[in-house]
Amino acid sequence: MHSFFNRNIKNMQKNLVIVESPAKAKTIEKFLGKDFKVMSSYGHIRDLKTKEFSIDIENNYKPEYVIPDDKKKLVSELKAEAKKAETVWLASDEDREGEAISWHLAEALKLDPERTKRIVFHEITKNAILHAVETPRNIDINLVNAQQARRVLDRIVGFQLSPILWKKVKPALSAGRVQSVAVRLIVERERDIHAFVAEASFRVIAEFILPDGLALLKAELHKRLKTKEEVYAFLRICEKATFSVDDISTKPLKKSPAPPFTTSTLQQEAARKLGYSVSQTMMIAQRLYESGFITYMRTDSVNLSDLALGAAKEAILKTYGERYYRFRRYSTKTKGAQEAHEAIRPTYIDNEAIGGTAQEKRLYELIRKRTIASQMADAELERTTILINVSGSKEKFAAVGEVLVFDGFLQVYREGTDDENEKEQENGLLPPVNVNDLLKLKDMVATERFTQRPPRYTEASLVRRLEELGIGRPSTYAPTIQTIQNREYVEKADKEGAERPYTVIALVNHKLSETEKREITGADRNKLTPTDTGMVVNDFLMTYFPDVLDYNFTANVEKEFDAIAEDQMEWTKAIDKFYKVFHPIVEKTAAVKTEHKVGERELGTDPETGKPVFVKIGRFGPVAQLGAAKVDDKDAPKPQFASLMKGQSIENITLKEALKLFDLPRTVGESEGKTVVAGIGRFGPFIRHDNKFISIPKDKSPLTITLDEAEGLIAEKRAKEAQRSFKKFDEEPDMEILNGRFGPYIAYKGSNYKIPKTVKEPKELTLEEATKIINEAGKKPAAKKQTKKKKS
DNA sequence: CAGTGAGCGAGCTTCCGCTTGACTT
Repeated sequence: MHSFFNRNIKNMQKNLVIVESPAKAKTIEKFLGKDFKVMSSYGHIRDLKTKEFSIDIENNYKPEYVIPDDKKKLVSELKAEAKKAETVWLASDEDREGEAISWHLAEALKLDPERTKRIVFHEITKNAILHAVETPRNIDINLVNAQQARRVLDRIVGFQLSPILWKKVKPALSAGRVQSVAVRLIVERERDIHAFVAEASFRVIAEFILPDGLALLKAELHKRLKTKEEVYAFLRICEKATFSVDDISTKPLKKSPAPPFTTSTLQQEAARKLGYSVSQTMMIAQRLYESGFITYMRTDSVNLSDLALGAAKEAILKTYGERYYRFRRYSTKTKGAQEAHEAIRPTYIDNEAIGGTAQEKRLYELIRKRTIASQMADAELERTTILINVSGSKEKFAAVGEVLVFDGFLQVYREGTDDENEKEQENGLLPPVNVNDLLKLKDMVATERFTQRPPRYTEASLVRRLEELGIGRPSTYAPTIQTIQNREYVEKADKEGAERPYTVIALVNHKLSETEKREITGADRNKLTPTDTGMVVNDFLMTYFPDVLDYNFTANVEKEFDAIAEDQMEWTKAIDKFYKVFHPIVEKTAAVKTEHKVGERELGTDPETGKPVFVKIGRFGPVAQLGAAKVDDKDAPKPQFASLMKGQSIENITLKEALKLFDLPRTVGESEGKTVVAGIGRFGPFIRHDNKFISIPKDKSPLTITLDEAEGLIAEKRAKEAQRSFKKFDEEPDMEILNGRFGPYIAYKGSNYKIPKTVKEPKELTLEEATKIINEAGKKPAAKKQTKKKKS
């Protein structure tokens, strides 16, 4: 059938196929047979220089591409193999980046166009690959140009905005098309939260006794009451009212399964259901992919291959029966989706359980269930609503019950929710009643409820928002979240809630009573919160570069990239159009001279010294400054500085709070004849005693810590130190067995040696055994010593 | 690891998207 592949069996490696990932290379090599050698490019092999701008503006934005050092060896290997091969098949992904990878390969390996073919396949099956090989094409230079435009635009934005921040705000900051919008989302959400005013209303719930005198029916007033007065007025009517069934209606409801996983939805569900962080999910998925258990994990496609659809159908029919199966094809609606891959699914859907770590098993199970459910029938429900009249009032109560008539896909999988209020209010079956039945009121309770402030973003919900806006790609969601935290624009923070009183008014046995209860509101754990730096940088960029920070900026430039890909626009023209507007603003902004630093705020005057007090972003973060810098007068006293404490913000710190910071470092007292000092250092609040530093825990402040508390911390630290040491050797004082962050290890003459897992009781290691471990470790390339800053 | 910062100046920092190792004291 494919005689083509059977030719030249004796000549080895007539063909070289280059794909992007080694796992993929391994799989397709099996399908192609001996005439084909399959190698991997490991992603891009060329890029702009990392430390230079690398775009020649004068020369029509010519990019200067280089092969990164860590790719040089690989590229020379590829080159050598390409030279030997009769035909080189470039088989990178079909999207913009994939096309560019093929083009860079062709250029860097200096491939002969006559002997080079570009192929793509949409699924890794023998047929698909053989079909691809039979229908090769050339490199699509328009698509490549669209990628070059994308690359050059990102470099221009990133490398021209960041230096302005170094100058105006703080060194080593960064800005970019994706990360700056991510920060903006978080900053604006935080401001929305602070501006939010909760509105109160009363929710009225009544419990009725049915005519049989036994069954209870719980119903809620169809609207909320605004004020206490309204509640009292209504409850007084109810006190004397009769209640009757007004109407009973049932209507069928359907629920459909969620589509198969993309990178973004996998990250969201793994966070909701398994509690994994975005990067954790990606690491686990990578291992599943490399082990051959799932398809590629960086994708924006919800599409399943015909093969997978067939396998899912078979699995559903076999396990659940025909009624549970429904063929579904999903289409991707995300802006800017490129669909180079399939959705994330098990490679073999029959594979119910896999080997591996517990985490891998759980993620695999999640992926498998989601995939199967996506091809299953709708769940069918029946919702019954009973309306109840109140004599003397036009208001009605409603009791709602939902009954699952057919579980369908819910048998396998139910999608998680981010809404913490929506706690699966299970309205079960309602008791049987008839219209006009009279109901007896058991009790009625009006509870004051408040509107909810907008939620802070989690990593996963931020990814979802970015994807909705078409900003970022599956391969960058996790790194972007890392970057904005590394720059200290945002942090995962816990917020303590505040106590809020609320009123409950009850009508029981014809008696009205009012009680005040308390609840905690606004508490948050592990949510993305902007730092002062993040807010100052965001405000600065919003002032001078609103176009780049616009939520539609990416979507707009994507339209241009599409036009380039369709040969309707030259990529350099598109870049020129942007640059002609953007660069002058860069120049102008860099030249703006301001009396005060960006984001600086004057709080007032220190009543003791009469000096002004400022807060701003200093070289090391948020800082308070006492006294203005006198540039002209060299003899003038220098201003004093004090870092803000965690939890304080330059946005809202008061003069009084700021002045207190200058009390640090402060002498707490004397212990064992040595002074105890409290302060704030590079790593947060600390106390120092006998030249040893001890961190102050969150619940205490260096401003108020007492000598007693400090002595407690010192004792605690000593106890911990003692625990850290498992064993010391009298014969060899240089050797010690310690318990460290990564488990027990041997410290010997400045080096550390890991104790193999085979040792069950590290505490009982003998000197001989320990020496043996050290000697064996010495044979391998020696573990690097931690580079420590030398004190001079 | 730790009380940092306006004296001066050189040299450094930075983007987004493809992909995995080599590291783990």
